[in-house]
Amino acid sequence: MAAIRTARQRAREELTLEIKEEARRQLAAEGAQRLSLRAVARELGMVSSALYRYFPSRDDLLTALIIDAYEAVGECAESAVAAAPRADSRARWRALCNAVRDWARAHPHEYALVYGTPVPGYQAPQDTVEPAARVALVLVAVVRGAPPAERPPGRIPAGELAEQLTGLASQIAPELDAAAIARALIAWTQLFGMVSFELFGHLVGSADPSGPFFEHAVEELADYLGLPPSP
Amino acid sequence: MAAIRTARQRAREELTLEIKEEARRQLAAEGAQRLSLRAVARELGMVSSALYRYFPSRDDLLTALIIDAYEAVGECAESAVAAAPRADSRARWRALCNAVRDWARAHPHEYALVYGTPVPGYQAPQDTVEPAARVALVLVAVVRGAPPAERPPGRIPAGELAEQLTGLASQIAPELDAAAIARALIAWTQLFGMVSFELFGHLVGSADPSGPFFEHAVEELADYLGLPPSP
DNA sequence: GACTGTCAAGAGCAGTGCTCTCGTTTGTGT
DNA sequence: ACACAAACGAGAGCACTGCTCTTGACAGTC
Repeated sequence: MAAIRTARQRAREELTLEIKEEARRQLAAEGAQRLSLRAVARELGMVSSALYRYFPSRDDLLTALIIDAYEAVGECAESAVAAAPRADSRARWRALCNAVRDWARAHPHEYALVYGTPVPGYQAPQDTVEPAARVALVLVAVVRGAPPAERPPGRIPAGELAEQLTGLASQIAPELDAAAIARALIAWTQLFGMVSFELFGHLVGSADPSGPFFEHAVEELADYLGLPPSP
Repeated sequence: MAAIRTARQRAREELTLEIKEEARRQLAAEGAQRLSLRAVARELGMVSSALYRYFPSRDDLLTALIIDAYEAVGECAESAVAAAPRADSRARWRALCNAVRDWARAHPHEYALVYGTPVPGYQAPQDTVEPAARVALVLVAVVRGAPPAERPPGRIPAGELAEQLTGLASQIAPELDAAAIARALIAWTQLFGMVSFELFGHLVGSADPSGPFFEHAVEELADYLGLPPSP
């Protein structure tokens, strides 16, 4: 029965999309803080109460936008990596980092919505964890695609951390050891740490403009990840 | 005339402090989003319009809280580093990292206010840049206090980045070269990237709990900074 | 053709940031 | 000692918010 869509269902789906579209427009223009249900309704020629047929609350609308943003940055990263030469892990890593940074700079409010202060209550709904993992999985894929370094850099995780990371590896990348996973996590947090600092203005006055510093750090991280130099 | 304080001035200063205190209480309890001028006034037995004699707008109150938060985490980092053995750079670095992380975990909403999505307009007022630099200066102090590594790790910044960083070095740490400044910047963004990811829930399901991963990363960063092993 | 569930609309509630006005208090210069 | 000006708290009020409830109209189904 999922195949046939009555006129009602079609109208509902279209309106849901339109609401998200207009909300995203306001989000991009003014930020999540100033996103107003009433303004969205007004712009769509509706009345505010009508929106509640489609999103039970403002937070649910924001959650929908969060999911879309995760998907957008994830897809952006995926296609950027896919466009890079398959054999050149370092180029793939560069492509990933630049994709994330460029997307963030192009959609600062959406980035802030996702990687900034969590806005609803204090914990993310379950629906967001899968799309949220997308970029991280791209990063893991890049690491997996690299030839194993003869002498892996860095320390070997031990104790509780080693257990955590081997457990994590068994889920997402069985052939990687705990040390590789740890390096990937460090690269991941470093990447988003830099992008967040740049977008949120913490690099003003130090690494400003941030492009050269970002490039340098990306290369350092590639070294740290054991990615071979580009041919 | 600055020495004598009339009763009026004293009352004003005290009330300003009380307002900030109550606002910080609400901030800690509910987050910046839900901080309400009216609620603060209500709790203080005032009327909302009276608050505007002390803070011209809600954003100005938040800015005051932001400055206080920067000072708090900065002082926390300073005293932690000061308490570590002077000759052990690695221990000082560990102390700094743990101080930042512990403070963030103890004051999540204040941390989010400062290192999360910027809330007012889009740019930080000028008054916040000096207190904001405090933690970074502690980090630089730790790096300066370390004996120079015989073979400094990492790449040498070149081009525009080298210019930026030597300029920056001449302002805050003349004896450091561009490579050392670059490493410090990377460590800085990495530190706050990890803390932000932990606090904002991005490590749930990967490095969770985050303590062991954080410790490991701190040690890796110490290696990267060229800090000698603890005696 | 009657019935049921969905829909947009409108009124309304409690709350917000902020402005303006109104007496009152407080400090200061004459 | 008096008068003037600045600062103050209180209150009313504006425009706005998220959200709820009710009402009447329409579409899809039996």
